[in-house]
Amino acid sequence: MLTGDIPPNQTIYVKNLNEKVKKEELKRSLYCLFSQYGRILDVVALKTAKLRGQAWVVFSEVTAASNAVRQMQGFPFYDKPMRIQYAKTMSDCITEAEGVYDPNAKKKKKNEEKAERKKRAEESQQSAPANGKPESNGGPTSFRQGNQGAQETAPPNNILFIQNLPHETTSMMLQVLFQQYPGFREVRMIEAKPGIAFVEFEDDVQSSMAMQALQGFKITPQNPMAVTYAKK
DNA sequence: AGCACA
Repeated sequence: MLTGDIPPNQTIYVKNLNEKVKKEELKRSLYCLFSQYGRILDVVALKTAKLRGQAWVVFSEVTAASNAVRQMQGFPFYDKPMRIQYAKTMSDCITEAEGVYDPNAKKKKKNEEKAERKKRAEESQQSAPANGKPESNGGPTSFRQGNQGAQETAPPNNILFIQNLPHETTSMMLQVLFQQYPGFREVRMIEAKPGIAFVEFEDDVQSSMAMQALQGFKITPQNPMAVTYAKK
């Protein structure tokens, strides 16, 4: 259908990316943007003549990839609308993890490659979000895991909806947290409804980055905040 | 437009 008749895959293929963005920044931003849909195992981007402007994002679940394909379709990213499909083939990091049941062709060079890759993975801890362990905190993230199986994911919005706040949270406290991210506009709370808040950014990209950064942030140890896009 | 794993 819209995906170009490619069957679902836990890896998505993203094209029409802005080619001026440096590779490591691109990978980090893609990681931030897409990790709202589930756990990301790897992000692959090459800047060769054939492959610039494209990237692969590998999810741990096909359902996460499906949500991402639908919800982020056409998302304006570095001033260009993303075009997203399922990847045509499985990512190496998946086939390796599942144990390759294709013992013929690639087997011979597979082993040497694997050794090299492993070596490089260890010495290049610096930047890439490759091992499910991106650049940032390593803190909260993942209570949305429970939400993952369900098909429903709100489409991107410049306004974020925050839940599970301790009742003593003030808008000033939230402002301090959220204003460190570019594009911050304002926090809105409703006196009659404790525990929730709305935080507005200038656009969807900026709200998405803040969402990823503060997802699960704990104002108190009992209250990891749940950040989603507000309903339109 | 372009489907890889440097």
